[in-house]
Amino acid sequence: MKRRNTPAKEAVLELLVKSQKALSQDAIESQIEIAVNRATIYRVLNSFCEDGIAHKIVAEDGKQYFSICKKCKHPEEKLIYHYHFRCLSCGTIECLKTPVQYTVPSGYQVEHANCLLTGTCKDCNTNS
Amino acid sequence: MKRRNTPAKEAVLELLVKSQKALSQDAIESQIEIAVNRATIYRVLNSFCEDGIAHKIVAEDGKQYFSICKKCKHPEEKLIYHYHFRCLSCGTIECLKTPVQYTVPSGYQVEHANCLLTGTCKDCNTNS
DNA sequence: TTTACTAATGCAACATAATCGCGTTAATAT
DNA sequence: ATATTAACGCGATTATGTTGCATTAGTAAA
Ligand SMILES: [Mn+2]
Ligand SMILES: [Mn+2]
Ligand SMILES: [Zn+2]
Ligand SMILES: [Zn+2]
Repeated sequence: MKRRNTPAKEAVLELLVKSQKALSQDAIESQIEIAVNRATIYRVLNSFCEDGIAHKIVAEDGKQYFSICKKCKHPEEKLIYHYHFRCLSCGTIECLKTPVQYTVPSGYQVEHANCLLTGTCKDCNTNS
Repeated sequence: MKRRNTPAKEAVLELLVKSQKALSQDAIESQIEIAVNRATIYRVLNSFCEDGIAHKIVAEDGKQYFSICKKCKHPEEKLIYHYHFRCLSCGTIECLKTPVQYTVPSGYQVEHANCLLTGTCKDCNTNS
């Protein structure tokens, strides 16, 4: 029931906070200080998502990426979805501040949005 | 170089047109009239995407879905991205007419957009 | 119609991502 | 110190998608 603090959780969280971008399981496993099993990393990340500490992004490569939730929630507990950006050059996946806006046909109810833009980021455009 | 007409292509295309929604490889394989190998289905679908006959959507389940391109292109050859909707109840993935609109920070260049909304569709909401 | 060229196919192997069962370990509260 | 059970590592498993290669068959030219 109640969550326990573990070295694995601390290390994953620290990495997510430090890197300031969305990370995949294998990126975490290779960058993390301590040795953490693959299954454990997934379990930790999913628990973060359940607890609203992180959110999951699915990219066109079919992989899951996880990013720290900073200002994901509006003051009134209302979730604000934002665009994500994947750079084809450096591979970085980052959260944009751009809010996701849409209208759906009447009768439709939206519960979640996963919006990913792909292209080249600022850094990669200026350094070329 | 030049494409050839084959039974597999015709059958897959017919299915995509008829179903009026985005289909995954396994859905196609189980619904198609003739027997077509899995690898062939993927090759056919990818060739359709290359030729602008279909487009690919990656859903949160990490799977690829393919849908016929109807009005995907603007008169001036400019691609218009639209939202897609995945119903959690019936599983249907459909193309919405809602255009994808966004602004990115200066220096960023967008080449592609994959935007998926998840929730419950009209049919599933009224029938419950 | 026959022939030549090669796109397209089936099949098996491969690669990768993610999950799951299970026995063990260790965080937390009593 | 002890009990409880969340969390863990490990291996197996599932699923998705791609690739190499020998064979088949669509297309156009002879
Ligand atoms: Mn984000
Ligand atoms: Mn579409
Ligand atoms: Zn970049
Ligand atoms: Zn539905």
